[in-house]
Amino acid sequence: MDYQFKDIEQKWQQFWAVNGTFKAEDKSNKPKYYVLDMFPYPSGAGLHVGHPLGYIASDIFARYKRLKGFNVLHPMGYDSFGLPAEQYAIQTGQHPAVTTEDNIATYRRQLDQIGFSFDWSREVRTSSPDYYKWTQWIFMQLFNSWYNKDADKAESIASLVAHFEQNGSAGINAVCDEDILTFTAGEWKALSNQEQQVELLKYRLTYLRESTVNWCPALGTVLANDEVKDGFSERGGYPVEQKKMMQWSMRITAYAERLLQGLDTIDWPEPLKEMQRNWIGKSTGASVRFPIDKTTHHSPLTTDYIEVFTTRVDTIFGVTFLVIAPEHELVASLTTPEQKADIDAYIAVTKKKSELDRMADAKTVSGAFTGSYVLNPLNGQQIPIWIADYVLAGYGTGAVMAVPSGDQRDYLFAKHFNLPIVPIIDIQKIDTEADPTKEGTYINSEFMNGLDYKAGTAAVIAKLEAVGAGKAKINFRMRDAIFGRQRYWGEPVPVYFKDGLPYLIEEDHLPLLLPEVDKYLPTESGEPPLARAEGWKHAEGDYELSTMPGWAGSSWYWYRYMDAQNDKEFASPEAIAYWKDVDLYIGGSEHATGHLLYSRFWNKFLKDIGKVGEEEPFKKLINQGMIQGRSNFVYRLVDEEGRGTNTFVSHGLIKEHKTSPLHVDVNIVENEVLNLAKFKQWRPEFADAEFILENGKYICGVEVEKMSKRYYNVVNPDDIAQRYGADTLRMYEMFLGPLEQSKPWNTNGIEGVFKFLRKFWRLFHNDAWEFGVSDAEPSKAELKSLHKIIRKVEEDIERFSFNTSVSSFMIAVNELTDLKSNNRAVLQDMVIILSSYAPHICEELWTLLGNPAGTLSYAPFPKFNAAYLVEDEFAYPISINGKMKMNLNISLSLDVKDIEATVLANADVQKYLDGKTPKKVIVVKGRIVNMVI
RNA sequence: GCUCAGAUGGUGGAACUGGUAGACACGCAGGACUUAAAAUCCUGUUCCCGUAAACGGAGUGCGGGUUCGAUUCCCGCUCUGAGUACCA
Repeated sequence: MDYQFKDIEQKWQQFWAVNGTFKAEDKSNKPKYYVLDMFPYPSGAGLHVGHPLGYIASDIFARYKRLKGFNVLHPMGYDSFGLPAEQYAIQTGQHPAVTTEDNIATYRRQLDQIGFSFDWSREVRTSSPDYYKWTQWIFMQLFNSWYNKDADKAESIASLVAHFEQNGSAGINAVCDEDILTFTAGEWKALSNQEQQVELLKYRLTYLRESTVNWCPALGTVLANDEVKDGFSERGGYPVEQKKMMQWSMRITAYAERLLQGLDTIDWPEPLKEMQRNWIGKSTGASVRFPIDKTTHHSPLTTDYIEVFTTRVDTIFGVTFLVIAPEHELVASLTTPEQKADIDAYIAVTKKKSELDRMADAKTVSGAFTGSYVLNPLNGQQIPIWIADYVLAGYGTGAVMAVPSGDQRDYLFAKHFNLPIVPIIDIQKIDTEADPTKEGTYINSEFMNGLDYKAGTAAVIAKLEAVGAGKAKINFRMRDAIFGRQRYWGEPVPVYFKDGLPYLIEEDHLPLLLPEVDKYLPTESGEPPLARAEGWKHAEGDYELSTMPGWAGSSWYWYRYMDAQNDKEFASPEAIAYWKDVDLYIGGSEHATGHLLYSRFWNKFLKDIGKVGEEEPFKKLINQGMIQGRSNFVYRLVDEEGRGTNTFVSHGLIKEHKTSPLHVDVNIVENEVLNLAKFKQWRPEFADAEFILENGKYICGVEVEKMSKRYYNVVNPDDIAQRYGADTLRMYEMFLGPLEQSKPWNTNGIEGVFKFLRKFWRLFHNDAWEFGVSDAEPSKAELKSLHKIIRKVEEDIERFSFNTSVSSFMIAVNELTDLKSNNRAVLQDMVIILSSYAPHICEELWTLLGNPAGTLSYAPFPKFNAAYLVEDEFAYPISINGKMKMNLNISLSLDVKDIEATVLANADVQKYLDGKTPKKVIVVKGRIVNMVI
């Protein structure tokens, strides 16, 4: 029979499902291997053609590892809490759970038809109560923990309380809020429970903090940053303002250093690690306190000094002014009456500037003088205080010491406002710009004069510490993560409030179920949707009204797959001890600073409290490239008055006509040739369309854009699976190019892959499409083809070069076709090797070959034997001055000298040499011969 | 601006530690089969010179360099894509 992919694929997909072929065992003598995909958010649009790219790659890898004798865990699930379902609920009243359920069904159908080897018995959904029960449980563990810097790990809050009871706050080195109290054991015990709880909250790893949010009064809701465009809501275009709210936060900054160090231990793409490093943003320096000059400043102040952070504390004697952010809390009290007008005007201008303006304005210098001064803590020199918008309130202390001789921004500022520029290093060249050199020795720097960078820095820090004006400090750019959303469709926070303080609910009350509400909107008073739920109350007080953010459920899901049905624990210690960590994780790089950072954070925390064994969750990670859309265009002829006509001009002829381009559905275009009949049917107004053709065809224009419905360039994997089958889709997506490279989706070459599979099928069949193979001894040539592909596929899969193995398969099948091979032994091995790429056709052929009923998924991968590839001759390329001239067959047993003699003795070579004797002959055995003349 | 990735035929791409540039596939052109079309098969296909073959020349974004030999290594530049936003 001809290759009937539809029947074959349906048959085997059913077989795998019915027989639980890919169910992973939790105990096995085989080595374990965990292949994970980033699970999808089940959106209403369904799976698009970019999703399967990574899934196919990981599936090939998982299937390959099974053949190689590994016990493979390859699960799939859904990140099913999220905004789109909630948005849809607001519009239609449809419960998000219902929408989500529908979408999941679509995703499942789409995934199934591609023939993935997922172990569906372990499916997880983050929105399912038996899953989010454990997300809530982890939240509770975080609430009950603090970070001990001395032990460099999270510890139980009970241990902190015990310490307070014994020793008071002395000897505690914690990552915590800034405003902690200092107390003795006696004082601690004297505090009321309420006061103790207030204090403990400053230490907990999840805690309440006042944070700024984008508040949209018209919509009555909080918006994410990307929902706000230029100060207006993307939806509706209502004004958005900054509002302070008490929000749950996660003390991820406690793990900053470990998150940074851990990057060196994992096999991830370097650009991705770099993104995380930049996000964490460690800088080593010092904090310095500049006392405010009271002789020039007389209005009352809340503080005596301004604290700055600097990475170049060694330049402290070059400080000629201080700059604080316009939003800095001291601005108002530092401003003298004479300067008030200037300062107010500057602040007003800054406020008006959008972030875009501030970016575009990066080169213009602006600022204003407050009229006040600080003193250099080391020599008492008077230093003016300025404000400028290049200093950010949100980073460091919102204040910088300006050293115009060493920092270009400070230099420009000083030039602009005529402030002094003091060189502090002997070799500094500061005539036209700042010189940030660390070479040379210090000048104009009192006790540091003559010292070099290293000694100078140490001396300054020692001096600052001695006078109590500063200390060495490490600063991180990363902020604590906000962990609350004023939304409905998320995990409820397992907390109730009593006397304004948060308390955890009892563990045996988990899961705290998401309640029903009448509407998915905030209340009239602006409270989150959960405030609408009736009886949403704990016996002791009101429940928290916000829900957890989208990243909560995805920050630990890989553990749930290890033991997905467990109702006693998030996963059993045995399952975790066996599966340990993810060996291979495939997904997009857009999760670099979100999901991948939070997951590492939670993993480290779970390790600290002894629940998991590994410091890092994802040993190896591969980024699949983004699939872009590839739009096609038709060109509508425009008449004299500029109106569109019903005539369309082929792309090659548009220079000769006046036309306007129009997106056309890529699904009615093949190899840039428009299907005219389908175009006329596409939309009613084109039913009578006329065409100006070139060579009898209508050629469309092409452009790469985002894949989106409005560009008509969305390609649905279903259509391709219908037309060519899943095996072709799988192989074609791999054939498209390197996995990690971003590329536009393009079906132009898919026929070639389909033809290849038919050709493979035909190897097993005669001209009448009857199955038949020979039991003869394989020939040398057949074995050579076979073992070449065995080696190639092993090498390619191990380095994730799937596109090149598809090519190699084509070469092997072409060779075997030329050899007219139908040898059972050879073809049987071919079936196994190809099966991870094209599983359906291979299962079918495996059965036809007469193997015992069942699957080939666990057959042993053929062993490579180098002996079949040994050659005794090699066609040496003979080049002269590096230019290849000819090939010459020479025995590989000859050594270098004999090869040289053979080459020089050859008549054709002599012809090229034209009577000359080469000055030099380079012979690389088995590679090349090069002669220099 | 900074960081990272990339640039190879008409197209997607291959060439793994410096060693025959363009594998494999698409497209295109010509041919076979067919009444015809589809399907299938065969041949050709980097560019230039040359009627054709032999032969010759150029050629991996641009300009240099190292080397017997560079798509690969080094220096400088151009362009494209992604991320980031004055980080003190």
